[in-house]
Amino acid sequence: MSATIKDVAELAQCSIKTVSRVINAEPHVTEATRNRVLAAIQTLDYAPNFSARRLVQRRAYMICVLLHEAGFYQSTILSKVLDIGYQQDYDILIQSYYPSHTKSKEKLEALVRERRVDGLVITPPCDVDPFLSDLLAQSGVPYVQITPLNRTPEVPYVAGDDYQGAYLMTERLILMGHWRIAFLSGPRNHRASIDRLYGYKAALEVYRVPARDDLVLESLYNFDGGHNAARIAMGLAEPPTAIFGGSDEAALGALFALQEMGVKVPEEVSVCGFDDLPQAQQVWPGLSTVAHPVDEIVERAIRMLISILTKREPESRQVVLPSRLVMRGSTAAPPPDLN
Amino acid sequence: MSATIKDVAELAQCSIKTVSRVINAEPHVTEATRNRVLAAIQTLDYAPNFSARRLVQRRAYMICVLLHEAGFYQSTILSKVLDIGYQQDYDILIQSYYPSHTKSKEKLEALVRERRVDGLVITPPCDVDPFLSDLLAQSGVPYVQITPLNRTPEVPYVAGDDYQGAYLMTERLILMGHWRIAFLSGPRNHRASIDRLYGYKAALEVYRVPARDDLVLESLYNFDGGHNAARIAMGLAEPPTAIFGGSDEAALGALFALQEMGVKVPEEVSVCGFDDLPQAQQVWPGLSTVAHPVDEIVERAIRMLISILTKREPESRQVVLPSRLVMRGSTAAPPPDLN
DNA sequence: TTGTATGCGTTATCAG
DNA sequence: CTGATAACGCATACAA
Repeated sequence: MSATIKDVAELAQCSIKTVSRVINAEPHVTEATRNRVLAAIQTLDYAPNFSARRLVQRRAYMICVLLHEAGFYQSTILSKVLDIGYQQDYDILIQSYYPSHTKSKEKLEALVRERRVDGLVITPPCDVDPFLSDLLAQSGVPYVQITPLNRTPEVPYVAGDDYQGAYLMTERLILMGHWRIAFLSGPRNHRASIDRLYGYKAALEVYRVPARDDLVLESLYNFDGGHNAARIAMGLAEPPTAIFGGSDEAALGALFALQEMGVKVPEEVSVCGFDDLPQAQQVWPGLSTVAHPVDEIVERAIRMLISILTKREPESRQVVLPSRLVMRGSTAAPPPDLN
Repeated sequence: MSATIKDVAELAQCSIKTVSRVINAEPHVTEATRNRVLAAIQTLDYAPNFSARRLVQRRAYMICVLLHEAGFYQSTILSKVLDIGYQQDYDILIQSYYPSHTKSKEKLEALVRERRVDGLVITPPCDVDPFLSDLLAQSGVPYVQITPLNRTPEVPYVAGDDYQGAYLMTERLILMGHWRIAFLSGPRNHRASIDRLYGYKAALEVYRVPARDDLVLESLYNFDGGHNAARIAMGLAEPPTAIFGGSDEAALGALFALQEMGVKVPEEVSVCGFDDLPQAQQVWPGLSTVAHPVDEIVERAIRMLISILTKREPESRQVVLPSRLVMRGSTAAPPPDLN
């Protein structure tokens, strides 16, 4: 077996407490003894046993990131989580959570009740699940939400500015000359999709562009949803000159549908999305979209959680970060003959 | 604080060992006492402390999946990992690992040396990293590789059949009438890319299609690599009628380049890839590709590792699973005037 | 500056 | 079938 703190103490001719001091960089150790201990650690190839520390400190040193499903948007979150995973003593456990799935609930409950995790980062739309809410409330585990459906002062969260992003993109389209802009709206249990819809509507109003109900198409925020919605939109008596997908996945579906129908993008119809998924730039002719600072959102959420766990009050418990436009080839002025 | 096994024992009027027996479903407990214990557990809302178990059993109950970077291929692995994450007592720690990154090494070393993980699943191209090899050898942690560069009897692995997949796709193109097939080859430190190249060459040979060196383009297995390679290929005196990307990412880059150049796919040039990434079907006109059974590969790798960890010998330590073709809209017969 | 003793919450041993 | 008691490896009051 491998060496323990006791072995080191023996070899270094001191008590385990002194070794502990050296390991944890505590003060009150002479340079001489410190060096003896360090040498002993070297020769014994000692490394502290993390499980023991976990037990005695009553801390799992693990935080759990809850993901609803492994979609594209989740992937971008994931990659950022992984990049942060280096830091600190904390390990990040990425757990997918499907409310309808019994095993999923059991696992999560075990994680929390058996104190395998110290806290959670919750991504949408997990937060609307009653089972999860109950579990969180009963157990009292700290958690931080990313883009929660309901923003209350009690719940710490980090979010992107969906309203502003949608407003900016709609405004941009209007300034390009579009005034028949379809919006592919997402599910209503998703705060982001609500805000995005409002941002769209607000821009129309400010610029006095007539809002048409038939141009707001509710669909799932995925490829098929966008695909279907685009076909419906193009079948209207007065079809849109621009399609704004509430998510990139939906926008990609719309783009596919248009190409399928032989409609030229962006010459005949412009398309844009929201999220700036990696594939937005890999698809011809490049998808214009709204980007959230996902890196920063995830990082701040994790930092906030760790601050809370270590009783350091975080600087802020409610953070909303601005989005920005990323214009690519899928948007242009509408065909002149339409004006 | 929450209840411990001691509290339960007290309430159930028995020893902690008996409680332990009930929890772990060990034999030698009367129905009566078992029920008393169960009741006590209920009323105290008791759940065993996982850290304590970890310590005493000298096991982290955690396995680490090492990912080189958060690319698309990695994402597909990830989503499968997450789906499996429900099972068992084991948690899955997904850790990204960049050989050049010091922090990355430190983290991994800590994970292994501090016994925070019981074993590793290694994905390419992590396996070619000398630091990692040394760490694995010195520490003796069990591990399973996915599609390793070097297959030796000592190292347990699970892989897809890259050779066969590339052979099948090339064969299919030939049977469609193509005989100028470009192949976008990947890095040589990646076993998969070598096998894929050989599969391509083998099919050419079997069907007596002249192999042209200028049609094998070495590039990175990513979007830009494919993008550049496709432009080079199309600039040849005798350009190909089909471009076979050694990876979907490269193929997507090639597809983009062709569309950019105004080349019609698949009417003028066919394109196909390898991996069957989710976006292969979301890109117009749908990317024909070779699919590995990633779900099964990942699942079997994890199962294999757990078998090894629990000293149950796995059924097999070397597994190669067959690939299959997924034909979509990006491939068709070559233009007739070329024959 | 250093050391001793106790506890963290389990599982495991071995005797009853 | 049951139970005292000893690990497991570290941290931490508290004493020296």
